[in-house]
Amino acid sequence: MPSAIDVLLPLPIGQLTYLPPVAGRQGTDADAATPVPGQRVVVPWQAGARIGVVADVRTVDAGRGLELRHALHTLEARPWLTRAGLTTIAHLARHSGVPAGLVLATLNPPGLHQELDHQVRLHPGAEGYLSAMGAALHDAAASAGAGDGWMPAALVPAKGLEELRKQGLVDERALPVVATRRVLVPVREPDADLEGARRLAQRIALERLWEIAEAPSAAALAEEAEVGASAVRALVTKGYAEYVEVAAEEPSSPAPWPATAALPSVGVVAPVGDGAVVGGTRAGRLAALVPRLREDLRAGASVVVLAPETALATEAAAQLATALPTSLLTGEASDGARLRLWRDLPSAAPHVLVGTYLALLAPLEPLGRLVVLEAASPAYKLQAGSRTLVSKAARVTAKAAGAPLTLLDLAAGPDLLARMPRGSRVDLPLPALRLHVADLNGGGNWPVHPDLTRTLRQVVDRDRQALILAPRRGYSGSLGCSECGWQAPCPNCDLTLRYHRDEGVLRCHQCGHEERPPLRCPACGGADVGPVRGAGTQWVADQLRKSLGGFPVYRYDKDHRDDVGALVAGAPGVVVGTQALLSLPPLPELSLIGVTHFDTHLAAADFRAEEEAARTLLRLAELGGGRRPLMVVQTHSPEHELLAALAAPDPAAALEVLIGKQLARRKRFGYPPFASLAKLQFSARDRGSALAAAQAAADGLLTGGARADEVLGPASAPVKRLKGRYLYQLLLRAADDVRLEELLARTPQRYPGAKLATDVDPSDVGAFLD
DNA sequence: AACGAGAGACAA
DNA sequence: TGTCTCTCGTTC
Repeated sequence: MPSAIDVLLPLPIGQLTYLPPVAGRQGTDADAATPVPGQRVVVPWQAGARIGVVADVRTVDAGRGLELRHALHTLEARPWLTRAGLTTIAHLARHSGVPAGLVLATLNPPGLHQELDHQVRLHPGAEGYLSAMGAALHDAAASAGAGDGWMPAALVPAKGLEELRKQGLVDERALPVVATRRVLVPVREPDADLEGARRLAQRIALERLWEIAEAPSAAALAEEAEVGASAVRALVTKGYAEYVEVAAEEPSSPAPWPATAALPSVGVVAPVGDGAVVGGTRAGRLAALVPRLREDLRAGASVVVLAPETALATEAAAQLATALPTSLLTGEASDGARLRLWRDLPSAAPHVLVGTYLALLAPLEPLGRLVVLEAASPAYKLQAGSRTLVSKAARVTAKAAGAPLTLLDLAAGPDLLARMPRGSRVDLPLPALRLHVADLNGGGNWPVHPDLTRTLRQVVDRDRQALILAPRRGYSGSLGCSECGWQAPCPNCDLTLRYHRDEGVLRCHQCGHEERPPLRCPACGGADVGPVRGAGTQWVADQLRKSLGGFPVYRYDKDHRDDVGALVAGAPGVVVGTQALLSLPPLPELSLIGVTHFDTHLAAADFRAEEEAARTLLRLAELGGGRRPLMVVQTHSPEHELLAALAAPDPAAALEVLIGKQLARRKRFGYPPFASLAKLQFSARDRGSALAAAQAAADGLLTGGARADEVLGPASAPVKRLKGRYLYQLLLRAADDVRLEELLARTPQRYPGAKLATDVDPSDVGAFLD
């Protein structure tokens, strides 16, 4: 029984089976021992080669062994992913109904997309068996000139390589291209030819070069030795020095920001086993974690701390670095830096790795703890690829690694309450909000209510800072006609175009389509075409610039990020932005927070909308640092129970009552955490195919054993058409994850003319359904 | 994701 | 009849 390896490639396919590498076929004495799970291997793939990860090592029967191809070689002796990492990938693939390779590609560990230098040669002794293609290759190799027969694989036609591989007549090697840099190195000692005053400069330069061993360039050496550039050039011409290519060291990953503020003392410590720290402030929760992490490190284990986004990871790393050895892994680091960090992790002394989802598979063993910051943050839901819910995936990884899981969050939300065992929760006091509700009913002064204007005037008078949250970027939600009600539609999507007045364009925020605003209404010819619907950041900022005199007004959203460094340093000003504001560091002089349209947050198309809205306000309040800024919330529903709870003297207690009610509703309607949901989204260029696919899937599931209440739909998606494709969806609602996996496993993946995208734990389910 | 095979669309 | 585009299925 030949042994074989199952390999995961970062592609949307399942694992593929290869035979282990054969010794001697790479023209090197590379280690030919059977690879171990987690190790990186290079495998033949289509006409080339790719880097993958060994998922499993097993035996196959002899017949199968004859059909399989050999992997080319392993890349390093140590595993690139841990057992816990491999288990996580396999679990997520099963649980999400997507191929394991897609999970790997989405979690994107470094080192799987390195460029390969793929070379081939005829296997020594194969000449006697050559077909026409082999003979052509033989001739090509001879004319390519390299004496050892190796030639770039790109010179061989794809068909030919395939044929030669089948016949076993070709040797291959494909190693990552090593980044090099050109340096000037000394070759000969100064000799009699460099004697004399005229050669003094050359002699000085050469002696200096011997001292420093290498110089990055001729100009750099000239400067270093304080001689002219021509003297250095002469050394090269005369053969005293020459340029050589040397391997360039990968850049090291960026150090976390230098932390200025020490963590506050909060007098509590995070639980030893699975548990949570809620309430207080971001820094306060981290402070409660530090003593626990210190113990984990002392016991010889490392810790992974996950953050929902880069800015929070960076901030947390900077704060933790004041107390513990800390490294940082986010998408901001270059490929080279991530590669070096990953390579160094297995041999690093116990430390804390802070990162975004990119850190989930980090090869740290033993893993002493997995920490999830802002555990209920919607940013943990990845929107592309395997659409993994990272906070949930962290549970899988922690379990697989045998490490306790610690959740940190600003309040105990429904999921945390339902999952964390009683007694494992540490509560920090939630500071009371200074909340003022500005009633938008009765109109007037849109989009900035007089109450907000008045308090902003005080900010200006006292040279303080204010922060205004608007529900969208751009100028307005739409451009429309006041006479007939027409609104500019997107030609590709079932949406209106957003109006960006400063660029003079209408733009679709989904597909990117742009057009010029019409001068007259295309429907009725009316001349009164202007901004309609919700005010965006541009509108609010324009309004404030008019009403606040010369007071600095900044904008901060995905389109337009003003440099707010001055505000972070404490200078007076107002910043208007979207949710992007939440990734700012605390502003030291923040005395006012405005929310222009709270109703938009409450009306989000998801059953978690209220919880999210509360979370947004609490996170905004945290941007005040130690201060308690006044919060002015503009809304059409000033009596909303959420606002009352947040304004209560003990907001934590009041919120817990609301969350308790939420949980009861979720239980009654069969929503998470009392059920597991998946959204099956069908898209097609024509409406009929999309609907037919959704209907076929629903029928298939129902006849295949799904209960009627487990399959909801088909229904048109909330946005009926996106990027030129019609969307229909099914919602699967199963009793638990295991049942959901069963249903997903029975769902056909192919439909004529339509594509299926599976989204487990979707984040936009809509309001409660019956 | 990336590739090749096959099906239709259009010009000559 | 060629060639260009699009859809579909496979990748070990």
